[in-house]
Amino acid sequence: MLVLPKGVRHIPRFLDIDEQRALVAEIRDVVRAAPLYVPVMPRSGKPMSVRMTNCGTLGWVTDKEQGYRYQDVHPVTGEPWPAMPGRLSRLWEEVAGYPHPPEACLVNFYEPEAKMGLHQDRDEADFDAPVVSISLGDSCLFRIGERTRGGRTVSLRLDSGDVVILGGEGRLCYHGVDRIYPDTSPLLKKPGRINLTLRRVTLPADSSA
DNA sequence: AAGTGACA
DNA sequence: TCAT
Repeated sequence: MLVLPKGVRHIPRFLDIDEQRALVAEIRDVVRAAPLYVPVMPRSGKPMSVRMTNCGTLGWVTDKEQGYRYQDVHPVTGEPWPAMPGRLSRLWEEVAGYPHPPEACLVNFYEPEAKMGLHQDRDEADFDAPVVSISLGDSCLFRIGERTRGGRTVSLRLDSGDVVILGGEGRLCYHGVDRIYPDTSPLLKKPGRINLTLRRVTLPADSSA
């Protein structure tokens, strides 16, 4: 029996095939305006194996000099990020349980060989808002742990249309992608997987609850 | 530091 | 798993 950490919710096939296709079309528009680029690790400058872009008012970026951060422009083009598609804002409203809109949607494209090491999403000012993750295309082996490194981890397969929510006690759980299962979905024209993560970055102006 | 390699 |  697979037990997820508290605060971590996996909703298999939350999006039906038509919704997935519509989302992919919107992401293609995003990528046309804000091209995928290869992010590199702070200090070492080592490249990550995924390619990234963002939409929304802010985007998560990393480079050798300044490291992990959010900024309002694409690091290569210098242009503002494309707007958050309404479909993603609505999805957030449905599942986030948080009364303010997402500010960033990080778009990660995994080629079949790509991986993502275990990490926390901790570059946001607001940890009360969840992180909402959407899988599109090829399936992957996702691994999630506790809020400290070296704790127990559990692995689960994520398929196209699945949604994972890291909220509450699960908000800062370590997580990563160990492998992509090639040719497991016909959704994308190219082999691979798209992951979208919706985040609230800044504290809302009226967060004095 | 979301990568990687040394080490047990 | 740890150091980085």
